[in-house]
Amino acid sequence: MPELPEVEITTRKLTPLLKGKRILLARRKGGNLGWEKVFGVERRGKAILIWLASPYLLAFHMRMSGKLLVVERGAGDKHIRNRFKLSNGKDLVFHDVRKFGVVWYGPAGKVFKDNYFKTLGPDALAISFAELKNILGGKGGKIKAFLLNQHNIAGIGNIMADEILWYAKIHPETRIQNLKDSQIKKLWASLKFILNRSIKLGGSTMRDWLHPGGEEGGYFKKRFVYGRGGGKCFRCKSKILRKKIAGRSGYYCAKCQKP
DNA sequence: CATTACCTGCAA
DNA sequence: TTGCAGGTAATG
Repeated sequence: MPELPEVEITTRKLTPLLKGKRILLARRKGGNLGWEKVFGVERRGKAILIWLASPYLLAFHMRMSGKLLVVERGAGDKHIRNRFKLSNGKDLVFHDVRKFGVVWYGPAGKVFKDNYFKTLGPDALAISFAELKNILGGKGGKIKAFLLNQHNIAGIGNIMADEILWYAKIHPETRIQNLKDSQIKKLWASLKFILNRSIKLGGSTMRDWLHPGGEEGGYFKKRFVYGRGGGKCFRCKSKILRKKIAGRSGYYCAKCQKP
């Protein structure tokens, strides 16, 4: 679930909820590591970093079904994998139905040795047109697969990839080497527009993702193409198609998005 | 390159 | 009962 917008929203909303407060770190098999002050919260790709008494780090990756919530002491259901007491009487919980999520804890240098961080490409929100063009250069394969690969650009997931490509009028199976300069320019502009639009609307709550305070995101109701197979394209009224591309469900308009 | 595995819940 | 879900690493 969480892609860049959802992780960005979690980070922004978690910052005032955690910064300056203390958090109780407990060992999985019992015994406390003690209370640590939170210095800040940061997003890196789709991971959330909670900076503790330097240089220690508590980090999370939501994968498909994870979310971080700040709840009343002891509140929650059986899908809570980790619970951290906060000095204001609340709990920070990592809720993860499908258990694919990743939790890291340790000195920052050690956490960042994980392959996920080592191979992460430049952030999608920060990438410049020149940088995007440069990374695309010399690559083969389908553009959607490129966008989903976190080693190329960090942050884009299956929903955002389809939304970006629809907005840029690029077919998801377009070979990278066939992209014209004008298309790369559109792709770059779309990438910024779609990600920022999703952040503004509070991210995508497709099934169960929520803001740390429990609010739903508003993007999914206002999406352009993802999950709208069989429906009409908002631009040209043609049918939205669904096809497995790069191993994932892909949605696109065959008329607006020519290969 | 494509496919599988990880895991649970829900809708068709 | 089957298929599918926001992701990624591992495997052919």
